[in-house]
Parts: sequence; structure tokens; C-alpha cells
Amino acid sequence: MVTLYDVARIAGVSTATVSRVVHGQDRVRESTRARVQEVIEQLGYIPDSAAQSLSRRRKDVIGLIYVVREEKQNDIENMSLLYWDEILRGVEGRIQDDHRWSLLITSLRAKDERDYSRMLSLTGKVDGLLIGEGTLPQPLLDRLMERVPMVIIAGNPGQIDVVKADNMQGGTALVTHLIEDHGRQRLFHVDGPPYVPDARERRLALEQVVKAHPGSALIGSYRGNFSVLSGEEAGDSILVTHGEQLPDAVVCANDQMAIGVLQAFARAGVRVPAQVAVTGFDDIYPGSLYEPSLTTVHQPMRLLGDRACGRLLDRIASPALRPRVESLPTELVLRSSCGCPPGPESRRPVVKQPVVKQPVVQAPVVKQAAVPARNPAVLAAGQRPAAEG
Amino acid sequence: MVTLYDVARIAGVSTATVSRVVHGQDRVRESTRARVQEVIEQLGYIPDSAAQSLSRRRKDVIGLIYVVREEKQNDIENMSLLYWDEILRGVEGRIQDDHRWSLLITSLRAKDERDYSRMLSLTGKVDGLLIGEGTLPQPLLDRLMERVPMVIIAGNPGQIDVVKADNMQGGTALVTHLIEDHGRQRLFHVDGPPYVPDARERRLALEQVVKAHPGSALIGSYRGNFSVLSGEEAGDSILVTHGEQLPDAVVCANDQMAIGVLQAFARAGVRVPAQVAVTGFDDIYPGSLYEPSLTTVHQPMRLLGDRACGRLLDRIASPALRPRVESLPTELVLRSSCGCPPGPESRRPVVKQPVVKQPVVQAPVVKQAAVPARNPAVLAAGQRPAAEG
DNA sequence: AGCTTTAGTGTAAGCGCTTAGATTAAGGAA
DNA sequence: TTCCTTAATCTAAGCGCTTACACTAAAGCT
Repeated sequence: MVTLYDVARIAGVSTATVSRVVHGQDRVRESTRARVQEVIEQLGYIPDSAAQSLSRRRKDVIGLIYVVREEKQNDIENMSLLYWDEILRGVEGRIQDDHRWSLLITSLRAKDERDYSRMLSLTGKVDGLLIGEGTLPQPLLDRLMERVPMVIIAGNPGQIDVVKADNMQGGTALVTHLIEDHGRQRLFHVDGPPYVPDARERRLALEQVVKAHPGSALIGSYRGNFSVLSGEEAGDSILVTHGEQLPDAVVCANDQMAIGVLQAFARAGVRVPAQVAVTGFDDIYPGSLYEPSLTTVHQPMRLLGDRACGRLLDRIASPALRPRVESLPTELVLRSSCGCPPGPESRRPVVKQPVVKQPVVQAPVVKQAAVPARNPAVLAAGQRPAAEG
Repeated sequence: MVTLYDVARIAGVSTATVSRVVHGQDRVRESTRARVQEVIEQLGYIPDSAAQSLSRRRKDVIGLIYVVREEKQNDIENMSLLYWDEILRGVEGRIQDDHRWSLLITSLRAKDERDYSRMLSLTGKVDGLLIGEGTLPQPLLDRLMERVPMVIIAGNPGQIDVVKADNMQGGTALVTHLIEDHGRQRLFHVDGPPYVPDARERRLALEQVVKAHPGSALIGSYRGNFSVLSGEEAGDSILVTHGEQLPDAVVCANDQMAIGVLQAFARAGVRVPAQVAVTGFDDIYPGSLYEPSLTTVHQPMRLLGDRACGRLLDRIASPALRPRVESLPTELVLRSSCGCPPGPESRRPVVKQPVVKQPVVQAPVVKQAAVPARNPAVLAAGQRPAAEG
């Protein structure tokens, strides 16, 4: 292994000089630089990152941790990972820009206590941590936080940086569309796990819109776990409990469950959207392929990764930054499962401002949850869904 | 930051003792161990990985590099990444098992020379490298190889470890099925980029089977680049050049292009499989969702990642290992785009032995390319495709 | 000429850990 | 008691780099 000392010796300079040449910012006489550079190339010298890290007390590595809820064998279950793959890509893209950093990734089985010590020791390998979903227990988060800067993706606001999608806005727009444009009044909700912040916010949006529309009602709900399978179970259960009079629409907390519902309904011969509308959330890729194609709310997943990473980098640079929540705008994606006519899909941004940032206050996101002014102009003329029912 | 010295001082022992307690294998008196352990916990001491790496000359990190061919805006283009996501998951799973390791990932824009120096410097951060696709120029590979152990995923056999899918077997089984079971004789090939080993092998398989079946013929081919878009172009071009008499089947080198072809055909009102069969390769998830669902060859992508990683770990442990090629079995996935009846899909393993390993010899994979004995018994009775045409 | 800058370079002290080898303690054997 | 073994622990030399500080030489001022 070629070390800095070898280079210094052969080039006839001190290690300090070689180090300066390698980093290129200190002043070194041009002739010296050239000579050293030549030796470096000739020897193929590459600095050892461990030694560098130790010496500069910085590792130039950020860690990405995401929690996989269950390890299903089911092929289709892989879809739940689509979400993380996209976020990963966003993070990665950001890292590339600032190319001295690298990215360490680790997935965690949910609730596996043994993994917690892995996380703690990860802390010794990185300068900052990006954590997917605020699903980890608070004490663990606290312990992590006192060691390295961290940013949470899609988690609960608190004394910590969070980057998330604006579930309230998206959910509000979606349900409003269902009620106002399609006249779907009797809604059934397929919920996510109780401890997942995204799920909570989406349900809240649904409830608020229903409350704001006299005549509409939430006629039931089913608690799923974000998997396709649990969506199928939800679908089956709806058929049992509301078989003789189906809901007007089934609003699911994510796309996977919506797909499950769609499958259950298809098996039972229930026609979507004619008999019942079905909607998802997230806009994972396969949703557009289904028949009927899935109406959903687009989460800017890549952007989520990009922003979270950017924020983390900022925070590593200046640890004193006050924690804040960054809510990224979502888009309503109208396809056919809600009753919109098939054809080129239409997308409506549901937030006007490019990005909403809010300082942390004890009461979280709710304050910005007012029903947004609807903006029908964004729909291309031919696409304007006719009111039904 | 709490260091080993702090622990040693407070526990009243030497750093050596603390180190032994942390690593738990040397003999330390039970009472001492307990005392030290207590201090460690109380102080929340976590070893600094940089210092550890420097001292033991091992980083316990492996790097995964994959090359993304182009950065398309196209949503659908994300599909090309599905492949790497799966491999990543396999690698990750393997890493988890052996949990002292962590995984550094880096994507590379193809042919961006500047990225090459990034790769070289990555070399200073890891103990071993997993490289996706043998798309990198040989001189670069050589330089990398002389620094760290590495394993190539889906690359060309050479003086280096390679883990790949058995394209010959899978391709052979697929084309044989088309010709023998469906009587599709006039085949059109949609090829991948010339420098991609997987594409080369798949074409070779096609050519060999055609040669082995008098009456069948390769009536044309189109060179795509593995993207959906290039598949569409291929489809359009087929309509132009073979519009009045379509091929019996279009055999595509991967699923994305097959989907592109399907889309082009759908636009033109060409019915698949009635007028022409279309097949893919890889078995990426969305293929099963299309109408008609895509007949393809399943690559065990996760397993690919798992095995490659395992091999790398072995090689890091014993660098003297002779390089070898590991070819993983593929499965023929019969869905409806080839003419098989719709319904629960059928899968046939196309290799008998669980895993074929072969030492490197100058002439690569070809030697095992004999057409495998077909095994109709694997098909469920009701699924047995009737010969057509 | 003598003094102060400034540019360029070198010296050497860490960074936090591991580990070979030295040292000490504790038994056992003679 | 003395010597030898073995177990437990300590000392200190690295690992390869960065960087504060020291130093020298040359140039610019009075």
C-alpha cells in the first residue's frame, strides 16, 4: 500500500506538502506541486479514508436507515420498497453533487431490538443520519440524536428536522375531489398502522373534509398495515360488511392497499369505478398500470430524499441550526379508479407555494390544514370530471 | 466525544483492557469485565470506526457500484432501476447476516470520465467492491482490482470473480418454448447494447436455438438500449419493415424493451399474442401487470446480490481464492404474451442443478450452452400450451 | 543596512484505536 | 522458600493522515 510518506520521500518533500498538494487549496509552489503530482500518479497513491477521517474528525459519510416493516415472501410485497428505492435515489443524487460524501445504507427490521444496537454503532461510522419514517421509539431517537445530526423523513414533527410530504393538502384535495366532483358521499377508509405519522395525517385530512361537507359521511374504516395483502383483506371485509350497499368510495392510506382492494373487488366482480371508487396515496409506479388505473396523490419521493439529504448536510455544516419541518407539495393524480374518464392522466398541484417550511411549534402540522381553494382551471378542459350520482 | 481513554481512566484499567472488553474474545477477569462494561454503558461509549479501521487496517465496509445508463426524465424509465434495487436488496440482506459490515453505495453515470476518479477514491474507503455490470473499461477495472478485491455482477468472465444469471439456459428455454410449443418460427430480435454481456449471451442463445430448429429463422433484429423508449422504437420499426407480414414472435433482450414493443403494437392495433408473440427477459415486476402479461425469463436478482456479496466477503477473507464465474439458474415464466393461456402463471426452472459454478477458462460461458432437456412435466396439466400455427 | 512581510516548506503532535510484548500477580511444584 | 507457569493486565508503538506552528528565504520597506 502506497502511503503519503512514500510519496513525500520519493518527491523529496515533507508529508505536509504532499497533503497540501492532494487537497489543492494551500499555496504550494507550482513547480513543487507538479513534481508531487507526478509522483502521486506514478505511484497510484490514494489517501486512506480511515486515516483521513481520524485526523480530521470527519468521516464524510452519511447514513441512511430505513425500516422495512415485514419481510414478506410475496412478490407483490416488494412494492412497498418502491417507496424507499425512490427516496434512496433522491438522496444519492444529492450526494453525487457534493461528491466528497458517500452514502452508507442500512435497513432495519421493524421492532427488532437487536437492530437497535446496530444503529447505535452505525453512529460511530457516519457524520449524520437520515432516518426513514418516525417509527423508531423516541428514547432511541434521543440517543441517536445526541451523537450525530439527523433528519427524519416522513416522521413526526418534534425537536428534530423532518422532511415530509404534505399529506394534509394532498389528502384534502383528493377527498374534496371525490365528494365535490364525483358526488361520492359515503366514504370508507382503509387506514395505515396507527404509529405511522403519514397515515395519521391522511386520516385527519379525510375526516376534516367529510366534516366540512354536510351530506358526506365516513361509513366505516379498516386498519391495514400498508401491505397489498392487508388491502385485500380490507376489500373482502368491505364486501362482507357493506355488501348489499357498497360505499361510494374506498379511500386508502397508500397505493399498495388500494391495489389490494382493487384485487379483492375484481375477484368479487365488483366494478370500479362504476360501483365504487377506490383511491390510493403515494403514486408508486405500478398504480398507473392497473385496470382501472389508480387515482392517487403523488408524493415527491425523490425530492423528499434530496431535500432531507440537503438539510442533513446543512446541519452537519452548522449544527446550531434550529430544527424545522419541511413539507413538500403533493399532486393529485387523477386516473380512472375515482371515476375520472380514462385517457392521459391529469395532475394537479395541490399546493401553491413551491415549498412550505414551518418552524417547530408544539402543536404540529395541523395548523396549515385548511381546505385549500380548489383550482379547477388546472384540469385540462377535456378532462374535467363530470359530477356523478 | 467519549473515547476509549475516558472509559479506561474511569474504570481504572488500561486501554488494552477496555479494548478487550469491547471485543469480548480475550480473557479478562469477570469482575473486571463487569466493571468496564458498566462504565461503557454509563458513558455511552461507542468506538470510533475511523480509528478502528486505521488501526486494524480493515474498514468493514463494502462498496456497491452500479452504472445507470442514462438519466431519463420519463417515469417509466425508472423501471430500469428496478433491477438494481433488487440486487441491492440481496446484497443488503447478506450484509445484515454478517453484521459487522456496512454497505456503501454509489451510482455512476455511464461513461462519465469524471466519475472514474470517484471510483478510484472509493477504493480508499472500502475493503471490497461489488460492481454492477461489466460495462466499465478494462483498464479501469484493472486499476481497481489491484487495490481491492472485487466481484462483478452480470459481467464478462475474465480474470475476476463474476456472478451472473444463466442467460444461455434461460434464453434457450424461452426460444425453444416459442418454437416448439407455439410453432412460432419467424423470429425478430430486439437486442441490447453491444457491450453488455447479458445482451450478448441472450442473442447467442436465440441464434443457437434457431440454428438447431430447421424451419425457424431470425428474420430481423433491432438494436435497442434496454429502455422502454427504444422498445417502442423497435416496435414501430417492425411495423414499418414487416408490416404486411409480421414476425411470429418478437424476442426482446429485456423486459423494458418488451414493454415498449407491447406499447407500440397496442397503439397500432396489433394484437398480442394473436398476431405476434412478444417476450422479455429479467422478470421485472411491472411485466406481470401488463395486458397481455409478459412472458419472460426470471433472473434471480436478489440471489445475484446475495451471492455476489457472499463471494466478495470470502475473497476479502482469503484473497488468494482463484477467480471463478458463478451462473445462477433462471426460470422461464410463462404468461400470456407468448400465446400461453391466461390464468395463474407457470414457472419452469430451466436448470437442474441448484447452482452451476465453473472455473475461469479462457473461452467463457459458451461451453455450457447446450440446449437443455425440456421438462414438460413441470407445467401443470391445464397450462400446457397447445402448439399453434 | 536592518526590519518586516510574505510565500513556501518542514516538524512533529496528535486523531482513537489495536496489539505485540513486557510486566505483574497468583498459584503450584520442588 | 524459590522457581516456574499461567492468567490478567499494562505499556507503548504504531496505523496514515492533517495541521498548528516553526522556520527559511526572498522581497519590500524605511
